[in-house]
Amino acid sequence: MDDLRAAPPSLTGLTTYLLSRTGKIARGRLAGRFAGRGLRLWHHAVLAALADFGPHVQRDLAARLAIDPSDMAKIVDELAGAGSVERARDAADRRRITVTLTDAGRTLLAELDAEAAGVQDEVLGPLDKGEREQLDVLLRKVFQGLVID
Amino acid sequence: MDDLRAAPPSLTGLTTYLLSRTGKIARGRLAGRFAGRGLRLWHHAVLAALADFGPHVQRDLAARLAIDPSDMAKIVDELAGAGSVERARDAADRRRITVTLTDAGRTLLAELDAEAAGVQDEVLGPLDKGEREQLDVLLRKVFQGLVID
DNA sequence: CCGATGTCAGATCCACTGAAATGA
DNA sequence: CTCATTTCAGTGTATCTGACATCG
Repeated sequence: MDDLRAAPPSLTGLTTYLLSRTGKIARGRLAGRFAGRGLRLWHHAVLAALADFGPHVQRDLAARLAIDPSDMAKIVDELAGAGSVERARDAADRRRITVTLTDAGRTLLAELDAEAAGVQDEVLGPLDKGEREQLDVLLRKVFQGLVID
Repeated sequence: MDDLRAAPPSLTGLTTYLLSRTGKIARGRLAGRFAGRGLRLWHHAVLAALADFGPHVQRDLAARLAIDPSDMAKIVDELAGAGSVERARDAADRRRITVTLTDAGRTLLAELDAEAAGVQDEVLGPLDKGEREQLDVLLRKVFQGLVID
């Protein structure tokens, strides 16, 4: 029986195709949850970067997340509007703006992290604990190889 | 030393984040190669579907690849313009258009498949043969779980 | 109902402005 | 000290894509 909805085997036979498809679905599901809060994935990434590394000059934040500085300006503006981050002029160099996570931002981040964990549970549902660990190790190797060059 | 370009650990700690990132990079690299030929990923997918399952009514092609039927019209139009596929009215139901792979299309597909294999080799470079097999098995499980519901 | 065309929103990218620092 | 250059945040725009909606 030829299921009319089955994807082409010559594509699903490629590991990288599976990687792309599953990655896109995972990202899409999380984006959907965030959209209910009026947020996008970048908002989460910015909050996470601030929590992990402390306050950033806005430009460094853009460099770290590999996003265009002009787009970062919008993201930070939205987060500041929601009270999740604070912007402050650098006294020494008045061109620079330092972005800091607020307590409200930390609370929001915890909620977004919980959403991300929820999606991860959904997506990795078919795998048992040992398999999830295997997958994580393998993907981390691949990721390391990709971000270096 | 705090590398200013390092991604936030609380993100890279998520398996689904690695999945998204690596998948996006893999897709981007292949798209880059195809772009040199004036093609996009959908062109490859359509050719693969025709090669794997034989001629399709255009609508079924759209359903199989989970793409909007209106978008499929453009893709098929471009492939037909390049001589990679042929469109023919169905004799029984003259509303339907059957899309068939041409010999030229088969040749093109072989080249695109080779590009895809090349990218896969790049991306999975850090993994040995056994690890690639493991990754493939795990991703296939995850993918199965996602496309069912 | 099917294929084709057009429209709309989102994301990414690029060019530019004005302010502020830097260095010859 | 002055002037040219560079760097920063922010605005606006061009382009591409995917999703939808309308027409024939």
